[in-house]
Amino acid sequence: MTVRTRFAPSPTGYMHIGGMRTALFNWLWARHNTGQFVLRIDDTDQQRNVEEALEPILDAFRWLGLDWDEGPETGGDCGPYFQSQRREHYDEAINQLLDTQCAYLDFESPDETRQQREVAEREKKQYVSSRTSLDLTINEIEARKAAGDPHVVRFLVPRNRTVRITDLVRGEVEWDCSLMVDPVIARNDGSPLYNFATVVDDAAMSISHVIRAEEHLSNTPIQVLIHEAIGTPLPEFAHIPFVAAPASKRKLSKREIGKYRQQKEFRKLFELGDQVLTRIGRDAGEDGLSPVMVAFYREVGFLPSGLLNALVRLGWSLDDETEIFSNAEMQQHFGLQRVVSGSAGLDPDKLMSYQAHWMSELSHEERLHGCLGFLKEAGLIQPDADEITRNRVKYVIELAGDRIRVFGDILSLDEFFVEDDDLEFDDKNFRKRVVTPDETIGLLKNLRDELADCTPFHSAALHDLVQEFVDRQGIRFGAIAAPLRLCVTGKAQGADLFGTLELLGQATSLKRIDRAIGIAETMRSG
RNA sequence: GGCCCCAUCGUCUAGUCAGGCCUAGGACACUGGGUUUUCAUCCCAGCAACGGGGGUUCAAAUCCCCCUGGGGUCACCA
Repeated sequence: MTVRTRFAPSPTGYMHIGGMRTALFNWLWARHNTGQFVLRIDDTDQQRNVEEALEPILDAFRWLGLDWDEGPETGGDCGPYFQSQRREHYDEAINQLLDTQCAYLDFESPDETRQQREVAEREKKQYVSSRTSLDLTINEIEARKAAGDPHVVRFLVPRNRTVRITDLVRGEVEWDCSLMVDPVIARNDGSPLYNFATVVDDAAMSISHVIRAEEHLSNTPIQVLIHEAIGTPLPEFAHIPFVAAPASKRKLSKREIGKYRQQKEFRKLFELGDQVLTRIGRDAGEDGLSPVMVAFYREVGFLPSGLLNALVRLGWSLDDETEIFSNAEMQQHFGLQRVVSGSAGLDPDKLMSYQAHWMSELSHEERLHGCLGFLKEAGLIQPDADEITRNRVKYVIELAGDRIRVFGDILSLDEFFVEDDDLEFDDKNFRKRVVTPDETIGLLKNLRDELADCTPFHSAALHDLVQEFVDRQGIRFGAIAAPLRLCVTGKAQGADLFGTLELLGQATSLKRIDRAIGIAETMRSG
């Protein structure tokens, strides 16, 4: 049997990271079995602009390299792949269900239904559908239809039985049908509802494995019943754990980002995002990009391989030690048998470590390419960067080494790209290391003059020079290294100090030291 | 509340199906040490878990029952 999996997003305007993990598992299972992965758009409820709301979702798939064999843009034999365009399939199935008395027209108003529900709740009784419309004669039904009475189509749940499935990750799960409400499968205008459309389409598209998040488990008995009523073969089900918020068991939700921002485990990711996004003029925060969305990671400069590695390990493992998976390795090894059943919290720390690993695997050229994009976006270099600029960036990247975990990190090395007079100083550290100590400005002045005589202005020579200076003055190395760093970069931390000086060049270094001394003196006298 | 799912270090997990190889393994984080006379890496070491109670058994993290806890879901949304 050909393995065919699907992911069926509704066009919401963004791609949720948890949904992406579900999509990944589907894609992996299809690829592992040399089957097909189908993308189907669940837009039965759409009032919004589908095309516009779909684009970010497709972008996420393209960025991560999850290609779909059938779906929007690529087409396929089971199309169309938009549910809004598959009405005839649903109509046909509804008529079949009506003909076989597996479904019925319900003329009860939503208000009546709601009231019954409330009454049952108050009396602590299980609510089940009243089925009053079942008592209508054929003539009465025709008359009400002719009169234009609003009605829906409900699936008639067979109450005297149970539904049992063998879930590929959860094992045997069973439901008592007498407790189930007859689900609405079509609205008054004939448009289908999710639970129903999904079944029709999964069958029509020969989906062999329905791999979806655990929150759909409770939809499953209805879908099984509908499959049986229509007479289509049952797919295998695999309900994977949902992606939880860091250090929690709760479903990761876009609505909670305000809370997440305050959370210890999550904060670092938000801060990384803020740092990068504000510099490239993107909106971060509640309405903008956030770590629940795939786009966030792309915009901040994560690697697809880093994100993918983190996602694949969220609820799945190969063995007791393998952590790093390339795309090819995932495809080779992924299996539904080793999906865990407990919820899996996103771990920002671990994500960063996967990311750092895959960043370190990149060639110089690839790293340069990624960083260049961010520098341009931030306006730190010209869009048409010349060879000299590119070379400079290359050196900066080399100097920065492992400090660049995501491409956006290059923006924190802005000291190499700003004009000398535009360099901003980290106020707190500048005061602490340069302004406050009484002897520092004097030391800097002396060192500055020695630096002015240093030729060639190379890292090793500079190191020797400072070392001799430190010995002669009888001070700690850090007593001059830290202030010097502050003067030329504005920061307390950064790449190798002497490499930094060399790259900045003699003229710039001296100019910045002079400027810093001037500012420090003003601060002391003020 | 009904129904359903879940339960091992702070986190992601291995071990559970086929009970003994588990004084519970790995990774991330954290802590300490070494390397880097600056920063980041890197190396080594350490910390740290079977939710509770009953069974079954020579033997239980592993099988059974109960409890507790956590979560999901209960739409003319998807």
